[in-house]
Amino acid sequence: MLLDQLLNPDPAALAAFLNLHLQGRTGLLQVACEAEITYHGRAMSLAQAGEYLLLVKPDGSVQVHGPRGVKPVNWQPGTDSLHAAVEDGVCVLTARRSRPDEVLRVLFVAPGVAQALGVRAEGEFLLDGTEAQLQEVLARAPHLIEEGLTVLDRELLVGVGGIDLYARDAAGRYVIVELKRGRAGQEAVHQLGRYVDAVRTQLGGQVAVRGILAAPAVTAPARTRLHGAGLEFVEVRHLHLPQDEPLQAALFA
Amino acid sequence: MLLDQLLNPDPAALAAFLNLHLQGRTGLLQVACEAEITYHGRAMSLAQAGEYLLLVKPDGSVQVHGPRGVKPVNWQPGTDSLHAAVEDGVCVLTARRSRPDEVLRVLFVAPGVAQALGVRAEGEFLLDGTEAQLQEVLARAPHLIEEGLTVLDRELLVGVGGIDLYARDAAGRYVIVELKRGRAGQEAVHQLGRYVDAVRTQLGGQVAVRGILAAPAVTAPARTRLHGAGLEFVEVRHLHLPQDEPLQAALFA
DNA sequence: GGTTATATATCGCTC
DNA sequence: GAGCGATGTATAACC
Repeated sequence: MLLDQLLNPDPAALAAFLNLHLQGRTGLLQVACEAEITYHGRAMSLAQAGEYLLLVKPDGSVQVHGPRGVKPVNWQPGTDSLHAAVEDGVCVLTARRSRPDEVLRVLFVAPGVAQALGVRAEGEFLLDGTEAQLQEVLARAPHLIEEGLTVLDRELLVGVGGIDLYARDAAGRYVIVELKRGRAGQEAVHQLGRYVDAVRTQLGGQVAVRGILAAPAVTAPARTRLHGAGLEFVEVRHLHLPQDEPLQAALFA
Repeated sequence: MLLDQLLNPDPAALAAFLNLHLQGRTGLLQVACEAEITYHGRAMSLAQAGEYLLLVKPDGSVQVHGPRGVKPVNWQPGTDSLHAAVEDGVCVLTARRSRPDEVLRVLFVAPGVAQALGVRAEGEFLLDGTEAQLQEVLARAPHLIEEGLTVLDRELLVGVGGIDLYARDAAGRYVIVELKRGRAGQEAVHQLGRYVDAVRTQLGGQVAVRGILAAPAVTAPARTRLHGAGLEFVEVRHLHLPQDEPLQAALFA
């Protein structure tokens, strides 16, 4: 798992080590040491000298972690060019990207530890409880939203943006359903309102159009706003979320 | 920098190593090996056996990285309880969290390498080009948006959220300004429309209220929607983004 | 604690 | 390539 390791290297040795393993793309490349990081692109940042962990993945993504939080201090999702060099006696890693145009530079100001780790084989990843799954369940069982509901379409494109579920109720009125996998806020209410407006405009004033926000919960301000706009809320739950249920059974159900 | 290292440990040794350094909170703790990860909480997931890098920070945050992308395969922002144990002959790290209630479990299915890294001292972090900075600049120099504009308030709360800039134009009309640090899409248009509606409702029908979306750029569909709703777009640029300008001068300007 | 808004969001999908 | 929306978003700010 530990393919190669370099302890307290001088700048030239570190640059050589980095370039060697950046070429190979054999696995994860990391350096833990005192560093200074600059970023130029969508914004501009400077992380002053401190202790950081640099992580470079085989896909060319770069991230620099400090001692706190899930989010890296600096990062680069995918790099077009990635190389190390000694500049003014300091080893510098430069990560460039074209779209958008941005540059991340890591200056290794003190020796630390550099390693190449054999992390390559990715396992299958299964996720349950997404909005897409909720949509599929409700499309097949629309009575969970309301009795007599008939689903006409899913992800219906209206102007710009897609309506999660487009349906008709027992009385023949059109129903726009906006789904949220978690507690819905005012943004969801507005999204629903926008779709309802769009459909009303397209259908003309003759046809009645209802708007339903379907989610496990809704914030109090959102509910107020929802009712004020003549829209409705329906509580829907994910089916497989109870923790006591065996994971495999739930994931493969 | 490399405080402690364990190569190809058996489950008991790995569990002991993890618990020792989880107590100490001395720096970053990491394990690179074949693992299987389960998550139960806001959703439910299973990362099947593969090669991963586990990273635990002194603040108790946990992340598991695969060979691709900036985003971890699994993570836990802050943990209330964190401990390792041998279960059925396998070392398992369990990371719990109360709000929201979720559990991350990492099963180390094959020996690898465990390390404690001395990453503790965080450097100062400076960021330029945020929306907050743009707001400050425009609040002081509203003529960059429009001649004759007078800013009345910033981050004005109007029930449905906060208005970035609340102003009055040369003709005495109220102006709602929504800022975006990057290219604005339809979501920004909706946000602006929401605020304009709220202010019009509060002020009554007597007073004219304008809505301006101020951003470096706007997507074509968003611009169409904007004009359709009687709202306006004004191009504003960040001042310090040119890359040729020295970083320090820009950051400390 | 609850809610809202930002982010160098990242990521994946569709047009 | 551009735009749009979901994300176990994370994270900070404000009520």
